[in-house]
Amino acid sequence: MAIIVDKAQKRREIAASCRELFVNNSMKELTISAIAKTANVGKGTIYEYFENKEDIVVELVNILMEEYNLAKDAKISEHKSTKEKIKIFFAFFYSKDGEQLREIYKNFVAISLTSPNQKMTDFHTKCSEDYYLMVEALVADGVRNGEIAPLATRLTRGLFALSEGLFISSITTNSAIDVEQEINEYIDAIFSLIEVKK
Amino acid sequence: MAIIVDKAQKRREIAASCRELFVNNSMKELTISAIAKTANVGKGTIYEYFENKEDIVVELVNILMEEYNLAKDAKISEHKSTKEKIKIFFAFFYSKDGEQLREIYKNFVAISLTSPNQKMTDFHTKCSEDYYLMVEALVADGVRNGEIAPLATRLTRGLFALSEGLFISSITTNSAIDVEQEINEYIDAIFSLIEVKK
Amino acid sequence: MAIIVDKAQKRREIAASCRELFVNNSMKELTISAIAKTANVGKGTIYEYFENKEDIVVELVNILMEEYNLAKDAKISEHKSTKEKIKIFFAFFYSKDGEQLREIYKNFVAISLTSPNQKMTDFHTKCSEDYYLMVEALVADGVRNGEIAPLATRLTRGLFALSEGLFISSITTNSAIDVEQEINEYIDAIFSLIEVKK
Amino acid sequence: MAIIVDKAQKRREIAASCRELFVNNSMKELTISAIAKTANVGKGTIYEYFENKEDIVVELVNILMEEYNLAKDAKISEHKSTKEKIKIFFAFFYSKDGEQLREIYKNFVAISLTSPNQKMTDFHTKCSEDYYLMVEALVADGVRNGEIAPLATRLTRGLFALSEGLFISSITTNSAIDVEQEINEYIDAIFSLIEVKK
DNA sequence: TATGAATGAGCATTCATTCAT
DNA sequence: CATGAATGAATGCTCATTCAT
Repeated sequence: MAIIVDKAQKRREIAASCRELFVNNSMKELTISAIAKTANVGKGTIYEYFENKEDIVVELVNILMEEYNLAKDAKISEHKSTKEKIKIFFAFFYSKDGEQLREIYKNFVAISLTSPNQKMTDFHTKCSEDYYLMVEALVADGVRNGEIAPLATRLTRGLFALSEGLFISSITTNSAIDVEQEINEYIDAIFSLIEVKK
Repeated sequence: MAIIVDKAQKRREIAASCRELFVNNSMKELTISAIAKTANVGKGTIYEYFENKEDIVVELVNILMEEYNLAKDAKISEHKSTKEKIKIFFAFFYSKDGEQLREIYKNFVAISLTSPNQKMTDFHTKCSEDYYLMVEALVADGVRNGEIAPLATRLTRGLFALSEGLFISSITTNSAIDVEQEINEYIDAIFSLIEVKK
Repeated sequence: MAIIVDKAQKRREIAASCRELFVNNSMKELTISAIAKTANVGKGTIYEYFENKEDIVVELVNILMEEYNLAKDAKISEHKSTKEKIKIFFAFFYSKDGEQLREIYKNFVAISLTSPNQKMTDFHTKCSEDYYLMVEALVADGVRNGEIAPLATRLTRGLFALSEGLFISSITTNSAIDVEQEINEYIDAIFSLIEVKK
Repeated sequence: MAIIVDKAQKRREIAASCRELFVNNSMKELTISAIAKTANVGKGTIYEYFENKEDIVVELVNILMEEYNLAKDAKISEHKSTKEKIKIFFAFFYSKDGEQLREIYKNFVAISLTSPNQKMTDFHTKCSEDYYLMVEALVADGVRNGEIAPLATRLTRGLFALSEGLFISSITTNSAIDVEQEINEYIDAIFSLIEVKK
């Protein structure tokens, strides 16, 4: 009998081995040949585990996001106040720990805009929703703890979109905005409005 | 001098004649051949007036943005309250009048992410800044009129980024968000905080 | 010995299980993977029983031809006159019963023209000869019975080639010839010349 | 102003320059690179004049057929009797003069069977019809001249199909049939039946 | 005997760009 | 100024076949 490999596992391995490659290069600089070489497999093998070049990014985003979330959650749990937690939630993306994910995410958005396909869009939607739920939970906690006014829940979606907008801005323009600081200031401003004064 | 004016004029004409083409197709689907044919000029002529395909988008964004701003400003001036003005400022993009600009902007961001070049980034930066100044002026007016609290100025940048974020979200995910409504709700929420109660 | 029988048997089984697949698809559309899946064996197993993709067609033509000949002979034996028998001999190919064989034969000829190899050519020759002998026998019977003039034997080869020609024509051109009718008419014409008037 | 080339003329030239190449190689042995090199043009240029590899064969069949018909008609006009003319009509294909056309026609049929597309089928139909009309005219002449019986017209189509059938047979089997002789014998046999005895 | 994971040669086609006229 | 004929680099992807288990 032939060997039966864990498809999902190998898929993950191949993607992981190309991590640096994808983080440092734009999609169109990367050839399948280079990818296969980096992953130490044949070109054909790539297509046994991925539908196409774009599909590798999906796996890679998964991997990086998982790592990122672990690091982010760890950092968040170091803090007590909702305000701090929210600040970290958004600003962590711009820290050293968010670097690789940020680069990949850039490719990710580019693909979504250039060759929108169902699978990609669905995956993107899923990521967004998961992410949104996390902010929502943070805000809800803050309200429950009496730290912030109930009205804040109505600002959650905006906070979330804002984060994406700042990211896009930061990579498409050369305005020297310090995104991290920008976020902090914005949250301070918002909190000065929604914070329950004790 | 006359020749230079003609150059600019012809550049504008060529871009304008391809408006539908660019609005309805992704950059990837458009060939120089098709563009030249639509513009009724030779392929070589395109290169007399544009550096490359991307450059045509720059001209086109200019044209569409000019039109868009005229329409938007007209609409804004129909309203009195700062809140309404701001609402229109952001929501107008999702109206019928913003449709073409929206489509082009998508290509625009895609190019910025895929093949970032100085000219493009500079142009993008310029657009963003102009746009930001407009919101800022609206907010400043509101503060001056005593409609909104001074603190609001600290929320301007966020409002602005939020708009871009919602746009990117709306085109990369399939969540059925009604961006226009989302914006209105967010502004209502913010205003309930910053509005000066009379 | 037993093993050899098994080999032949399994070869037959694999080919037979792919009957629909080969009948409904052109050689070019069929992958070994798809074939193996349909046959419910591993890809490697295919190569245990067949030299290559083309070889499967050989087995399949064998199977279909066997069936076809049984049906054809049954039909022929329903008739008495040589003329009728010959008509059926050629026209039966275009009946419902000849459908699958016709489709496969198309692939068969295509392979013979595209990648002529000895085995294929030999097999094709064998098929043709067997077939030719059948017409010859029919004609000889007719002569012996005094139904047709001895000269008719000189037309046998032509009748035979004609049939192949009509088939090729019918599949490579879009002339709406009704091959069956064409054959019948031709045989009628020939018979009006060679038939022994009683 | 740029040069305007005669597209049809250049198309013809490119195809003509690859004549040997296509005659001596099967479609799948030929790469576009090799074709372009032989034609002394760039690979891209091929696609300015041809839709695809198969399309070159169409042009080539046209060229070879034109030449062939000229030679054939010349040969036919050397003879007086209808019988001789018809013999030449069919047998000439197997003479030295028909050699190249025969080789190309093999590719042609192969393409028609392997990747049937409208353009190819239409072209094939057109060729067949033209050819059929020629035989028909020969037969009609013979009848008009009182050389052959009117009934012969009912054998025309058969004669025609027979020719194609013999060709296919001759290239797909290794039976040592001398097609030329076969045709001559068949026509002799037929004529002994339809010839008007004087 | 059976398998299916791994492979990599091989190729048509596209299209931005150039430049002779 | 304008053009469009010519170009060829560049690349994703397929799939028959092999062979370790």
